[in-house]
Amino acid sequence: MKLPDIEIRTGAQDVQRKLAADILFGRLRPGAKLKLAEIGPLYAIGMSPLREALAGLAGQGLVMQEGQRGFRVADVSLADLMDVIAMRTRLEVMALEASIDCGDVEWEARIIASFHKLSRHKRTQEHLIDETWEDLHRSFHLSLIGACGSPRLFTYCAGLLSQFDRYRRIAVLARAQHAILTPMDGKIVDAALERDKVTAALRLRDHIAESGQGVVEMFGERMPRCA
Amino acid sequence: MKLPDIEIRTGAQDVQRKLAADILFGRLRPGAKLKLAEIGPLYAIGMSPLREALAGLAGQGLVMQEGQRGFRVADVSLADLMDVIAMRTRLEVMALEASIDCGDVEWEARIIASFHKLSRHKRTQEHLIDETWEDLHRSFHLSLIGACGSPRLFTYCAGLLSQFDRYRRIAVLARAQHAILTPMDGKIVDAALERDKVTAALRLRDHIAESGQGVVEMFGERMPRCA
DNA sequence: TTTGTAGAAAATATCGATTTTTTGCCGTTG
DNA sequence: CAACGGCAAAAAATCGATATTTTCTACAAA
Repeated sequence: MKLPDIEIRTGAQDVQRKLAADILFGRLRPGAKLKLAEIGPLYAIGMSPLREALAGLAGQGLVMQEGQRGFRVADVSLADLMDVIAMRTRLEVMALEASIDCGDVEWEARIIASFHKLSRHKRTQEHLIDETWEDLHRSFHLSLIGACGSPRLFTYCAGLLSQFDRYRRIAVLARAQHAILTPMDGKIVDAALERDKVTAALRLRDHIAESGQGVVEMFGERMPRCA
Repeated sequence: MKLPDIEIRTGAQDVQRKLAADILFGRLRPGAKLKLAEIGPLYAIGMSPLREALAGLAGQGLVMQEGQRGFRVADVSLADLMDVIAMRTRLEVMALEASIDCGDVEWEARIIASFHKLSRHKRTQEHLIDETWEDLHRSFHLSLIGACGSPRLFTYCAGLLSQFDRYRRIAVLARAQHAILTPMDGKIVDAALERDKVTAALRLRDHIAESGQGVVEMFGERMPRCA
């Protein structure tokens, strides 16, 4: 009898996840130097697995590695943010259209389920960032494109969403003020479930443009400065 | 006075490049186990930097890491190949169109230059894979999309091209027979330089479809088996 | 024959220490 | 005063050894 088969990870992989989360949630400042001797003890791990984790993140573009000068958190810039928004629009719309073409009832069910959970969640105003909401919101967006048929397209979209959300969180933390959310998600759901490709694409495009504009403005006003 | 500023790399980064090349050129069999104790001495490097290199490649998707079971060369499959071709078509055409919109004279010059070098190169029939031609061919394709305006789109295209070329080389090595090349590149250049977006897109699409079809057929016939 | 298990062997993952390189500082020089 | 070295401190990168986990094999039991 085989045991539950819980995914076994290595220490380096654990740390890699934690570091990725810390970067994506703005807990590590963009451009910050990642001194091995400092953060090693912080994450309770030795040099070798720590470097391994950082190399992995470098491969994903979340950290930069410079010659013999160690690692830094990936930089942010207005130009890069606009690139993220532009590519996210192109690819996420493409993936939504493909999903509307190919999606089955499972796809529909997952959209409805994740949208329901997102709708029912009460955002706490206590912290600037509500991690549960972040998860639900991400899951919802990914559910929309979950039937696009291309693993790569899905992965690209997931990565772009991560990066966009990183910018949003950084902007929110920098201004110490909640983002204005445009809850037009429901309209996208309706169009998607009705298989109205044109309308759904239009609404998703608008949604990304609108939220993108909000982050661009917040980001432009004040350059990020977070712990 | 500053010195030439030759990019300084770390040992792990060097090995990472070599490993990437060995994977992309089919010198490492897809799915092959990468035993640390074996390949460490092979690349003349210790455990820690070797693991670091492998973790970086895992981040890029060139190797897979399984729990506590080490690293393997990324697998290949017909489904994955088709995904590569589909996404390559979508994104490379998109990038070409954007380049035609935004490209300046520098862009034109680089296309002409790289196409010239590619045209003049005599393929050696000695080895199945002519590494110089591979480089020139890649440079040419990248030059076409070099003015697309989006660093990410360019990076995605470059990665997809790498993966497609990997499949082509693996198929060629498996059949021990040169690929049939469709030299329609010149027609794409003409259309691009004339800023004829529709024609250029059409021709690029055809070119990718045609070469893709060739690799699919070769790949389908015989599953890869290379050193 | 299949199943299960214990132990040995092999391979992976991690730690601690050493080596190498960069960085910061300070006096010197043109 | 700026530029240039050279020293010392700090940080990065690597090595070698150890600890941990998996894999393999043999053998016993159902």
